[in-house]
Amino acid sequence: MTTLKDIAKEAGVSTATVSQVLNDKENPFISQATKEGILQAAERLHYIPNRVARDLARGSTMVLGVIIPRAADLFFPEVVEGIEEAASTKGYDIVLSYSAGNFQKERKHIQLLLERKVDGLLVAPLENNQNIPIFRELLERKFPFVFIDRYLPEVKTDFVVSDLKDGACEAVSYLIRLGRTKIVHITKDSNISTVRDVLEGYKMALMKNGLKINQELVKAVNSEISSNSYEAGYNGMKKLLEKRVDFTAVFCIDDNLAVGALKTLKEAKLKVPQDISVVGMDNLAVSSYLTSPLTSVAQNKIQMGKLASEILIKRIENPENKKKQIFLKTNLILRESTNEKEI
Amino acid sequence: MTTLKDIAKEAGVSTATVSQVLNDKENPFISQATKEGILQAAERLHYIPNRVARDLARGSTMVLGVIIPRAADLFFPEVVEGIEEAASTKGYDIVLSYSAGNFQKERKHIQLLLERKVDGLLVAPLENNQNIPIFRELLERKFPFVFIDRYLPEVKTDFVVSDLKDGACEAVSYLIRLGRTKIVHITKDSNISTVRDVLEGYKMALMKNGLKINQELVKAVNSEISSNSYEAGYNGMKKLLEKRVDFTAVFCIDDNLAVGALKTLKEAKLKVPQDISVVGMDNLAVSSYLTSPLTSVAQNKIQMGKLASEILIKRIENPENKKKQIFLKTNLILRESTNEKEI
DNA sequence: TTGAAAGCGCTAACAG
DNA sequence: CTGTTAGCGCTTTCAA
Repeated sequence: MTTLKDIAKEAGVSTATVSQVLNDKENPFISQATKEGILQAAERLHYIPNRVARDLARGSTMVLGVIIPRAADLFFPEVVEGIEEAASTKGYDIVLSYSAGNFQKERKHIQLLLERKVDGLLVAPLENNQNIPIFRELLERKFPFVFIDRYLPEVKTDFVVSDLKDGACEAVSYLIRLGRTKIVHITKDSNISTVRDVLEGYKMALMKNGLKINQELVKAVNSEISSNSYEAGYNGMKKLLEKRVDFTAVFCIDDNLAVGALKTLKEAKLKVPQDISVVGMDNLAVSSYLTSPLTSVAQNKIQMGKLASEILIKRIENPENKKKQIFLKTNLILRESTNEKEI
Repeated sequence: MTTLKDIAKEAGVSTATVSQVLNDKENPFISQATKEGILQAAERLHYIPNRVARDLARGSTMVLGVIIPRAADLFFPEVVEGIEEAASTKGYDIVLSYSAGNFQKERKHIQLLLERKVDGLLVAPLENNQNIPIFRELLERKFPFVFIDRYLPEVKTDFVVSDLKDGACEAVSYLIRLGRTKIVHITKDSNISTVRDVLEGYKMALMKNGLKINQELVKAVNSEISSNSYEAGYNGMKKLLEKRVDFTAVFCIDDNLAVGALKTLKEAKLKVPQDISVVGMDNLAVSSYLTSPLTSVAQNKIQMGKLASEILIKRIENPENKKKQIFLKTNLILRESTNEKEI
């Protein structure tokens, strides 16, 4: 293993000079000759800088930790893309961890990332409240962290989420304008902010339009991380049909549930959108390639990641900034699953 | 920030003793009393160990670096799950990076992970050859790394991949048994091992069954990472129809392409499976929830990750082991997109 | 049973 | 313009 010392010896200078040159410092006016000598020596000896040593000496890692609930997913990774993009332009690397729907893992990863001395944390917290004390402790210690996609009202930190209340309200209002007033809402049995906000938006749209809220129309399916969303949507819809619930539209909290629901409807020989209109949320890429391309509430995932990253970095650089809580506008994408012309 | 020294002072012992206790060493018979004193002091002072310092002192990080082509994907993350599972049981953490279809990023991430002093690397290499010298250098320096999902024949290292040749051959043979002899193969314009192996399997099945290989039936679509696979499959199939290519079955190199192809077929009013049988590879969760549930060649992704992880760790512990090159059996899952009864 | 001390590789004053 | 030096926080041998 070549170290700075080796290069210093090889180039006949001190390690300090080598360090300066290799880090491309501005001020020190080191002669072009020694500079080149050092660079060449480094090249010749196949030098690989040791970040572990550098980080220890500097007392900072220039790394952001990111914790999201799952890997095999089409939503969060896109947010992470945005995070990475913004982070790297500011010179930060990111380290990714998965809480896998398990609050012990969430805690473990927070702990690990702190031990690794990341400069800040981006977290999509689990629906499980159990780590609230942990987050509060971070807050007290003024350790910078930002929530993404969902927030915990009990933890007053920065966050960047979609304005799902508004998005849901828009989607449901659109269904009502199509004349579909008996709207099922397929959601998850969870109390995370996204679920609450969407439900609120759904109710708000009904109320605004003078419609009653019928609890029978709200179907909450299993939201465990390990569960298959498609299957959950499929089974949820099946139960509604078995109960002979009367409805003309379905509003799902995510596109995956909607895919499952569509399958049940098809098996029941119900036509989409002629008999039933269907709307999802997330606007996943696959949604437009379904047999009934899915109308969906699009979220700007890349933007969410970018903003969150930027806010975190600002907080790292200036811990006393005012907390920022951002709700990003969504965008209703119309496709055949609600196409009014085909009714 | 509390350090070992603070705890030592608080507990009235030396840092060496604190280190021993906190690392739960076996041998040193430290008195129960001092042990507890130390543990309590650590607790009281909210001690968080500094891994950066520990790693530097130890000269090893117990971290495996993982590089996969993309995040927003349903294949690789599952492999990563397997990797993580096996790694964590051996006490290793993993750090995940994405090459994003860009060989410069691939190189940059290899470099970064080396600087971070990971103990080994798991890589799904890009189709781009440009980093072969880098991998060869790793090989020369005896730095442990294992390829996953795909391999570079030019780089003689360990790898764990699916036996796609065999899997493809089985799938195509099955189509032939169904009486579908004019089989289109939708694949990618890439020379990565997976693409080559599947094509070979396709050809092998045709030859075994005395059928001619018709280049007109092999359609290679854009494989750029940034491209939308669904769209690529959709457009690829469209071109085949426009050219009036005569076929009765479609064998796609992945399920995403198959979803796009299914959409084109539907728009052309071709019935699946009555007119055209369709087979994909990967067996993604969504495949069974499509309007025409997709027959697919399943790969054991979790197992792939686990095995790769285990092999890497063995190599780290024993660099001189013989290289292992593993081809995992695949599994043909039959669904309606080829259901013979409906023909 | 425990402590002193050297050192992991690099950085950053400060001195010259 | 360049070198000396004192750490960063932790581990680990060796001695007591």
